[in-house]
Amino acid sequence: MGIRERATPARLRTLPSWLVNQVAITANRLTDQALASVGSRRYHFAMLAALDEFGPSSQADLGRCTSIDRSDVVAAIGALVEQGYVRRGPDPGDGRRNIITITAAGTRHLRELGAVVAAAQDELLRSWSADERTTLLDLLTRIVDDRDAPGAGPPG
Amino acid sequence: MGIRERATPARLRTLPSWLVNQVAITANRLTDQALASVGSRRYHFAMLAALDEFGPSSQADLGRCTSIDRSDVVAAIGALVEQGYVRRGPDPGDGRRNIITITAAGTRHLRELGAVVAAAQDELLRSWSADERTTLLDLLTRIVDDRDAPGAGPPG
DNA sequence: CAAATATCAGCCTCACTGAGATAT
DNA sequence: CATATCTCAGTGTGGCTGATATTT
Repeated sequence: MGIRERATPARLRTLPSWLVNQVAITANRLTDQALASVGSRRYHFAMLAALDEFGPSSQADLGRCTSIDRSDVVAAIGALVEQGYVRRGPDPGDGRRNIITITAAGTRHLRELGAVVAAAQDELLRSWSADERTTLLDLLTRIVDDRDAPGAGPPG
Repeated sequence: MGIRERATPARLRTLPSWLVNQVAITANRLTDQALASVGSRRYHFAMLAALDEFGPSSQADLGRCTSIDRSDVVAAIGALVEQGYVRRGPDPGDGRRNIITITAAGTRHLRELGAVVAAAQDELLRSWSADERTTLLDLLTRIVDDRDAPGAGPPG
């Protein structure tokens, strides 16, 4: 009946893990749509961003710095190679490694991705002040940094 | 080489959607493990929490208030019925609806789930003060509330 | 030998879509 | 008729596991 819309149960509404997951769902939907509109994906954006910032890298390093699984790095780099956004070559100094290098087309593409992703952030945080955004980023960053900080393991 | 560990690219590190997603991954992992240790899942917890707070409900209402898809509600309720944590019966006043009711066993189970989920939150936010947790909850709640607020649609 | 890399094949769950049957 | 509910079948992808071959 016309009881408006039923609210979220308090047990969920006040649960950090539930809240952050709901926000992540919304944020991912926005960024996925934005990236899809220019034919890309989150993993691809992460790879290109890392290569642009750090220069040529092994796939293992790319996976570590983006928290993307080795197996998913293989697939993402494979797609980016096919699209001409990165090159994959052997590491002359270490036969186990591939060296991945971003191409000029890749750099251009990254700029495009950066723009649409930024627009998605603005949609997520519309009506937020710069200060508020900074506060949010700081808090989230702290959790992320805590993740692999000393004392992270279960205290036996 | 011993260059410690490579940092996260700045383009990701400062991106709200990336940060919130990383936090959600960690949070979900913690709560999923906690719930799995007592034979449950996030969707099941959400259903039981809603039924406990709001009383007998239709599946459609359960889906709406927990943001769980109608199709996933069917599966979750089906599992909970089999486990004896809820009952499913017809709505005498509306032949389209099922009325889902939590059982005594379900209420007991929910208490157990609440405890392990709370422990997972503490692990996620270990070393956070009550004030800091409140600030985080407030900010996240604001985004969640904004989601289906007036003006949410694309400003054509 | 142990450890690291790249690759492949596959799994599971979550979030979601589409369609159908039934009832209002 | 349009709308709402429940159900089923199926999709896609993200995150992850395990195994293998190769190299250090």
